[in-house]
Amino acid sequence: MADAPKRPLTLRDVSEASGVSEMTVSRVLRNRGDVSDATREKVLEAAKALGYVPNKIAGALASQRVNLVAVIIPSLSNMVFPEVMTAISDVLDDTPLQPVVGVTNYKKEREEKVLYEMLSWRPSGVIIAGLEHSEASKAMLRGAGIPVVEIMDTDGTPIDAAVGISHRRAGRMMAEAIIKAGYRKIGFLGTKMPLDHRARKRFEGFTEALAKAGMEIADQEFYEGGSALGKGREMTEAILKRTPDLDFLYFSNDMIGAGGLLYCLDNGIDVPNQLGLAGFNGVELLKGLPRTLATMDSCREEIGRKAAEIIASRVEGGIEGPQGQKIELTPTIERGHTLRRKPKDAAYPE
Amino acid sequence: MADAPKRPLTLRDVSEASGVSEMTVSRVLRNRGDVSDATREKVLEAAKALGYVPNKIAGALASQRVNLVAVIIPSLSNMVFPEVMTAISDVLDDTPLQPVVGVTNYKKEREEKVLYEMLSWRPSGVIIAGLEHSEASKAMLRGAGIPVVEIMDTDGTPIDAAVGISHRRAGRMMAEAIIKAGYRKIGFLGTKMPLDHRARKRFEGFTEALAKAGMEIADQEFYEGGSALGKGREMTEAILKRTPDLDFLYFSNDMIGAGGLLYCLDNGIDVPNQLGLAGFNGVELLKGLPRTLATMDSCREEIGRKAAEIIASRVEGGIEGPQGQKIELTPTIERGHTLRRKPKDAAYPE
DNA sequence: TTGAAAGCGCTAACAC
DNA sequence: GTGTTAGCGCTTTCAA
Repeated sequence: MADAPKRPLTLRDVSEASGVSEMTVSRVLRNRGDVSDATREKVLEAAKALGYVPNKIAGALASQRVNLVAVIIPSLSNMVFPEVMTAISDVLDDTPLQPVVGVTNYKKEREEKVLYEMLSWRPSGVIIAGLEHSEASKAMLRGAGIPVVEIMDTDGTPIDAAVGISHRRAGRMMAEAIIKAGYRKIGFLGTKMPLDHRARKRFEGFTEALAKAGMEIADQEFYEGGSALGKGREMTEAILKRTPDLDFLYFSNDMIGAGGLLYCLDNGIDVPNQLGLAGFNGVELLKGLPRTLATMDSCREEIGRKAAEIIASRVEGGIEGPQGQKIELTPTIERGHTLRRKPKDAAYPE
Repeated sequence: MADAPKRPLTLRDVSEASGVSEMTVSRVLRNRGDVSDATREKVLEAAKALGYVPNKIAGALASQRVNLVAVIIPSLSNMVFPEVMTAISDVLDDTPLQPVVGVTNYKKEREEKVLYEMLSWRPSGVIIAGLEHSEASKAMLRGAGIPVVEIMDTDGTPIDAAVGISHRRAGRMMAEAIIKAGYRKIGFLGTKMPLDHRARKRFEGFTEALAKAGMEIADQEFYEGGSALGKGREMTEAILKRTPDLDFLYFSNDMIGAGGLLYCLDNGIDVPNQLGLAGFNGVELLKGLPRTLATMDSCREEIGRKAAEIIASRVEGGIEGPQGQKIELTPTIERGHTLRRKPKDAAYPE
């Protein structure tokens, strides 16, 4: 085993070690063009013996091709995004493309910076969460001349393609299900973060559907930071202390919803008869709770998969693929144990 | 706003638009060397108007510097790793360095491939989880001529630097605490994954400490895949059905431990008197549970921070920094509600 | 099947 | 303070 070299190895080193021209070495290493088995053998051997690792920087510059896909998401701490990432990786694994993640922390300026950094590596495509971006970001995306897929949300106008769900519609659907189940005094608990546009849209859709039924939100509670499960508990306690006769709580995500559920169970609140509960996202965690929280699947796996497929096909088929598609997926309500027709209204069971 | 150009913009375009030489444009854009305010102004204006994004590929090739740090971790679904990532990002944010993540799915071959891919971008440093790698991977790391920090684990010999905890010791510490609290019939529940070396080492340390006290594990249960919380429930049920007189369950991670705790609460098992419980990692989720599970902080935040600092200082101070340091952090036991002196043995309260 | 020449877009180093 | 020249390590293209 050789010592750490001062200077990284180059094609030329392999060329000299194998007695084959740089060009042919390059061909062997990329499996391009016809090379005789004999020379191929020689080259591979030399490369391995030396421990040569090709320099993609140089390769990318020369070939004007970078097999990277920039994936820009708000956070890694919210399990939703790692899940989307996983789906993207799975699809790209069958292509020469490789995902590279950038995290914005839900901040527009940060998104702008991350985007600039990533684009300066000239990736083959961009997958970016959300439809809301600064003007500068939009300009960069448009000017990059590569396929761009905005994911998670479809309420708005995409720069290029989009795959997601309508969060406004999701909020509406949940409101309708809650009303139909007979609940009448509904509280909303959510994040304070004004930059989480999708949470905001769900809230808007939710209140809109209530309004259509002549109702409005009876009380609400917002939080920021901290353990979501713990916050869910605290908020639930607070809102119930303040407005004890609420008969339903709609949480803007499953983690705080799970906290609320645990609080209710601890305190002998009869769920779902005295109080119904629902969250959002369909996170796997819910499956282990004493009772399953009603929720709505946000189609994360499919979103990731579809987005990656769009990028892959557009990279294959030239930048001009079927452009500007907007794919809206349909989330489904999972009623779990916590969103059931209230007995008094139950002329017939569901 | 200009349309998407066929050809990405280059320095030359900015140079022509501003009437300043390419070299000077480059200097302005990198804040290097003295440039008069007047020309700087002109250049910046032209660059912005055109929407120019520098080509880092070319820049990196020319300058032989790539400000990327490869971070190689087993998974994104286990919240532990996103947490480490966050700490790394925070530190690197104050430097010109940028983290790039690669995920191995706990597979050595995959690690080898990911490593090869990342090294071919010639990053300035590598942060990689664990001390166990294939020979080929080790050779690549040694040959790369850049600082390498192996994280999470210190039981073994690092290639270069290492920051982590001793999982063997962590297992031992937990066993000692459990024994000292008076528990005698201990079950172990963990992952089947033979490639999770750190879980394995904790197990080894645990049994070793039991042996020293003349005890051994009374029963054990392993799982793979699925919702950790749900699996924790199932496994707990299974092991207690099989061996009802266990008085303690040691879980190899907090998620299955939380599942076990919820199972016990649901089934009226008196925790911690009839049955004690402990997990590992100190995940934030535990704070929202009805009772807090005993656990052990795995120092993830500090590990990420220290690792990033080592890379940053070594990149600054030339490749030869203080080499080969091995930093072992000390995890602390959090007893929560589920690891308490058993009443019958409690001559004195703790 | 192989090789030689000419860049890819930028920056180091040196002139002016 | 600004410009010129010569590559960085590879791949494209074309010739042999």
